[in-house]
Amino acid sequence: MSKVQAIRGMNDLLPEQSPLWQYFEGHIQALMSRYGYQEIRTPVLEQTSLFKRSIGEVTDIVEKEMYTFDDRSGDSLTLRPEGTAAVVRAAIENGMLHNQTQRLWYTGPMFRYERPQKGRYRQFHQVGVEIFGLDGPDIDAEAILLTARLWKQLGLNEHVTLELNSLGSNEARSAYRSLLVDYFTAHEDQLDEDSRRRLTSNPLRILDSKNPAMQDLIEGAPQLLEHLDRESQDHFESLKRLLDAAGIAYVINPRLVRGLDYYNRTVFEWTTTALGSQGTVCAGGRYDGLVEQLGGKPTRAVGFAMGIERLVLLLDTLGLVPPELHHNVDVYLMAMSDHGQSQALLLGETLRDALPGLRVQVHCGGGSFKSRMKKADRSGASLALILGEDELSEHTVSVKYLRDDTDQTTLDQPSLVALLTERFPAATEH
RNA sequence: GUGGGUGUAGCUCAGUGGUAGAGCCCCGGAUUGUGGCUCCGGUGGUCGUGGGUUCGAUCCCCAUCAUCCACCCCA
Repeated sequence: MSKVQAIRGMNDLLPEQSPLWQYFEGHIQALMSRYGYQEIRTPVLEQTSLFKRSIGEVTDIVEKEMYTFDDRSGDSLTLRPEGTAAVVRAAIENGMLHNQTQRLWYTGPMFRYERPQKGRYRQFHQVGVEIFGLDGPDIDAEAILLTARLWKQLGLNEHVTLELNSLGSNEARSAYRSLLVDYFTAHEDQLDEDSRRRLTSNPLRILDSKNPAMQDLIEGAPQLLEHLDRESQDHFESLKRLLDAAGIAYVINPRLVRGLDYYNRTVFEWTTTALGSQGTVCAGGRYDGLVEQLGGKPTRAVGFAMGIERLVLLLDTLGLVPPELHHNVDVYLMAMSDHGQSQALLLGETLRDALPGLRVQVHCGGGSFKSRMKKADRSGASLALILGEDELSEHTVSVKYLRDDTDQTTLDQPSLVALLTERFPAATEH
């Protein structure tokens, strides 16, 4: 006997949580629109080769975390493990990068075959931004300002820290990489097992090791920021000045490297200490070489992605969820007996016609009067509208105030609409 | 892939080698047409699954699955 159950690491979003997601997504849509960014939607499935070429053959994501399978014609497809590759593909394919700039955003599910833990799931959701055709630090700053505004709107600004670094040009990064490999190879006996593996896969990652035994060795390693090319240095300095001017606080983290191969120059992360070990809530940077690498004309690009699960969890943990999100009903409308049910349904429709924004729940399913009242209370509604025998014969409705001491009144329909209009002014518009 | 914790009612959790408990939720009543507070009653469990030890296992042992946390990696 096997129970039906969801796939490991893939979660249902339950009604209790969905208002919070809608709240977050609503902020995102409005924010993107205010910065003039346009939404792009791409399929969840792509050719496997797209991710191999962009993320990097030897990264963990490509080597062991992708959901890859052959379709019925034998093509290798992969559920997207991140958003950037697909957006770049779509932008090239649809001719969006010919002498134009693009400021794009997307949201949707991503898939990685990892062990689930707090803030990390096999299907997770990201909101991302990808900007094409702009080379200067000003656009890097804008991307960061946009995220900073979001934190402020959500009340998170006191709880997240901006970490900043520069990886340099692709050439400088690669030169530094060999320097680092030389250094750590010379001290290979002091490397732990993970880092010995990283030596070939992602040597920059060794700098980020959490192993205390290796901290001295890491301290002595060549510094990335001292090996930047001149142009990247200037770019980085300008970015810092722009952030200073905008009053955005940041911490330079020379050990900050991104896991994906395509990053260069500016990289940044917003982190929190409130979520346990999965503290990165938003991360991104420049990927000036990726478009060309995927067959487009050389096009500078910068972008970032944030994890919705982590941000929603953070809002929840910090008690930043507006309490009104939990109320989804304004008025609860009930007949007192099955006899009046038809009238109750009709009155519900009348009210929705008159007040498009009013959230009306009509009692269904019978039950004693006591239980109907109880459901009215539990619905969170502030008013109960009651249709009993007297009301039905007199064509009136009784209004009972569930959350304050106002006396119950009995009204005709026009007066009821007037009362509701006054009490729920926002409800006159959808 | 590695390590540790946890699986008992819809939810949060007690519990004992001898046939299963509380609180919340839900339903009904005290209160013929009035919720919240209180009181009373009721519904609801193959104790994750499979095997082993035992006269007897929800409890002990093994395996397995799920879940949580951490490592790795990442949003």
